[in-house]
Amino acid sequence: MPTPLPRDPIADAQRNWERHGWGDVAAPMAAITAIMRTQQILLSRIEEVLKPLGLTFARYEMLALLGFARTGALPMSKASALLQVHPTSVTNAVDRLEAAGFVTRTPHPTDGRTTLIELTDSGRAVAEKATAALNSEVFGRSGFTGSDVEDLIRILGEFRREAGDFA
Amino acid sequence: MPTPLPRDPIADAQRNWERHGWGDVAAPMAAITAIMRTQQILLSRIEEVLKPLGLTFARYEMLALLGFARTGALPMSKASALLQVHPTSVTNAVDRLEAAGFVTRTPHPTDGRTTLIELTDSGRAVAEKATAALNSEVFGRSGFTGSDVEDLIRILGEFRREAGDFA
DNA sequence: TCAAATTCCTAGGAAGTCCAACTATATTTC
DNA sequence: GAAATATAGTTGGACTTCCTAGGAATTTGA
Repeated sequence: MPTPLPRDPIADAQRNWERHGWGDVAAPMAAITAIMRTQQILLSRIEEVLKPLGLTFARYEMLALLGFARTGALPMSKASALLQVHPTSVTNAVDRLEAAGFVTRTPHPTDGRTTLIELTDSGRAVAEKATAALNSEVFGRSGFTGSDVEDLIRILGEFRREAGDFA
Repeated sequence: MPTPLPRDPIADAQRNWERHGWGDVAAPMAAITAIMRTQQILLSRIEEVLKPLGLTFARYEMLALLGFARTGALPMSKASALLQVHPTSVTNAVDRLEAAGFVTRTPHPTDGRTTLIELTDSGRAVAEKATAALNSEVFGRSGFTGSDVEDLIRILGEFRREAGDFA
């Protein structure tokens, strides 16, 4: 954990933007930069909690998604769509989860193009452990107040809808 | 741009969390996941704008920081602290900017440990072009309303302070 | 004054992102 | 029914992140 800076670097950047005549967009710039930095902090906390379980956030999300699937299995293309990552990111995550014994790949019974990812017993167990750890260490002490969380859900939900994430 | 999903996957995940008895942390989980996804969308937009200039966001931030420095130069350790990235990330970015002719590395006049990064004329020119493009294509059409931006700055500023980013 | 501790930066590596291109399979169109 | 088009997933690669470890230089403390 590095030493706190004496001043907020993003507030400083916002002032620099204003000073250079870009006042109109200084506040959105600061908001966007703050989102970048907040994501970085949260990801770091999440990875720290998952590391002892041999997981990363990308791998954990895959396991969690499979855990909620009724059959414990999904086509890789479906996982890509729901996790909103590129198919090659799914290939990467599944390669490592398969190597760790947490998932298996099986061919689709009727569609030769499609590979199903299926949770194994040890995958299900580690996903449950990871969820418990994240619930208590990260989500349960998020650093946001109740009304902050509501605001974030509202603001970022509308943003994601406008960005075409969902109908 | 993939096809919009029929429903918000993060709202679905929140309902799954509630259904599994983790209702207390479902909303913070959704807010955090929304931050992750929003960052991904914004980063993708930024990279798309910067790509024609031969820049990435990491490289651009370095150039912008140098642009605001009074002398157009900074020690690498200072850049690491202000950009809030690991020193090895600064090494990586500076390697590429140096190869592109946008910065130069010079030894510190009095401290043998320290390397100064200095903006070149072409680095300054590309940074100005990039800032103009980001201002009009990303920050000027951020996808957030004015009051959203204020809320984000407030909420994420407090979060970053509590996380120890600044005093 | 010198040893210990700290700072600065790099190298090698792991991880995950997406891009471009490819192969295999399925669907659509004529 | 065959060609064209679309879908699914992979491969190789570029990029950026941080981790660990190490070397060089500076600062600190006894």
